[in-house]
Amino acid sequence: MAGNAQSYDAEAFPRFGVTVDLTVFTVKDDALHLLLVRRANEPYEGMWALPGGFVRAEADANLDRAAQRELREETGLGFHAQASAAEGEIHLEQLRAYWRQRRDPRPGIEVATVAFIAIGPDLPEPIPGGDAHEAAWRPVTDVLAERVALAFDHQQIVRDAVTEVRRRLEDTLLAAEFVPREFTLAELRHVYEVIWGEPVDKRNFYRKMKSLERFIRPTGRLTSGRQGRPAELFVRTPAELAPGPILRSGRSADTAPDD
Amino acid sequence: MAGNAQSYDAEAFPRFGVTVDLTVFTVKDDALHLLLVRRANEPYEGMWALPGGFVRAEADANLDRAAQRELREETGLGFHAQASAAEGEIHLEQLRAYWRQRRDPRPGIEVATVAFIAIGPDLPEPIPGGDAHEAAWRPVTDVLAERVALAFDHQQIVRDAVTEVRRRLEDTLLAAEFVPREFTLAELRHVYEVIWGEPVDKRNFYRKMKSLERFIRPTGRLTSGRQGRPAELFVRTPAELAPGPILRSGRSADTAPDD
DNA sequence: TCAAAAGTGTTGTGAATACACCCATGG
DNA sequence: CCATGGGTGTATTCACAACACTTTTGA
Repeated sequence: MAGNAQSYDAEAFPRFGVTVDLTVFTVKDDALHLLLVRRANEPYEGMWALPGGFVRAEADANLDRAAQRELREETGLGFHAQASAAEGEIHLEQLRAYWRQRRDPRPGIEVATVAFIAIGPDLPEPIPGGDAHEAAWRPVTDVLAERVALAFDHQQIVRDAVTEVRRRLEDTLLAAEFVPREFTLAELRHVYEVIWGEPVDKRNFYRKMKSLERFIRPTGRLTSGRQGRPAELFVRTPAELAPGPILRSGRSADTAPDD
Repeated sequence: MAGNAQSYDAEAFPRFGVTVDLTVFTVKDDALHLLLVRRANEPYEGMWALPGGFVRAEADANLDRAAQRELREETGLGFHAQASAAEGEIHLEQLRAYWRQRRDPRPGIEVATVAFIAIGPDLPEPIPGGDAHEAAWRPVTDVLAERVALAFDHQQIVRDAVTEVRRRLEDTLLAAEFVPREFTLAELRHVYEVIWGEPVDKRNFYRKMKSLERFIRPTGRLTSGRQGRPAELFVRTPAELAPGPILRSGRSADTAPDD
């Protein structure tokens, strides 16, 4: 069984197209929203899909860069220089790769995709471009409930991405990516409430976060001009995404809300 | 900026080679071991590497199947029918994809790889085949300490895989993949001790696992012929890999042992 | 009958909850 | 001076760690 593997000529291995697809999340209007584009070209022309496109072997240094470029081209949402992550607007991390035979219906080519999760604080309206006729924020509940049909296997990718975001909210400070660089604990708490779909006690949350000095740091500044007593402003620390339980130590999977 | 994206001809996108690479783990001789093969062909001929190879668009139905096939070809380690997972020997899950420019030095082609984590209970000696001259189990500590040089970016892949295995040990019953279908709680505990590199209290572990009825189920049978009092035998339940904290709720990342 | 390993009881400690209460600001 | 949201105090509950102890086998 092992021997005849040699009959496969290493110089004649199949060639794939490789794409990147992005699940871009933001919290807007008290709900988790996902960025979708309407496809300008075949296949699935006119259908909603995740923003993304082919990796360019010559122009893209790696997969992350390809994802950044596609997001900028199709939606106008940008990344700042990678070094100044403090001022950078959009968090990006890889989810996983997807391929099965004929996943892309175009004849003569197999296309594998690498899916990414991108997160930003109350992002602006997208500007369609490239392969996108139209770009819009949609509540993730609409997508999960299949109220909007997606091209390719993008429905599955979105399900996986939402699961991953909810999980990482529990054991990292990923929530801080949904909030501006300087934020109040009330704003951070709101992210948890929206994504988990249930209230979080204001007072316990406050103490818990104050105790996580490894993850967030007070700036000393206060909010002003808002209703009520001014709130302390915090910034995330560089180590913010290192693991370590954040909230809900005993939360079990089958109680996860559908909201 | 978005407009000139159209100048990129969608029919002429670059073609990639796509490979799968496997990090195969087992617990052997009181240490976590990783399966390596010695490369029979260029590039990196004669060097140690992860087992893996090109995805065959016609023969492989999806990425998981390609990974299973490569493992069988290069090491003789097999998977049983997917349906009878109960009797199946090797657990397989995707880690993530890797690509950067010239990641594979072969001229004229860019190669992206999809890395997998595979786990089995005290696996047998591998039988080299295909692109592998030689196949052997190595302690992961040797690889992490760079006492063995690996081809391509496989060193990085191994680091990522070990981190992921340690993490999933904390919030899933992934440990059960390292022991036979029927196992004692002492055997399961041994997996934690080996991978985390520190002792786990026998009595607290016993109670904790007994309380996780969602994950493991007693068979009613007992061990015999061993030293000491016979132990109850357990089997994992189908839901075994659903999240939910298992042990060490308050374990922080920077205390992870290096072994 | 002794060593070895399985399994039980009990207690202290710290973290997560629940909720009463006080503080500082805008209107 | 009142509504609104920020922030503090404190009791209860619960999970986990620590460790003394009993049970059941093989040699």
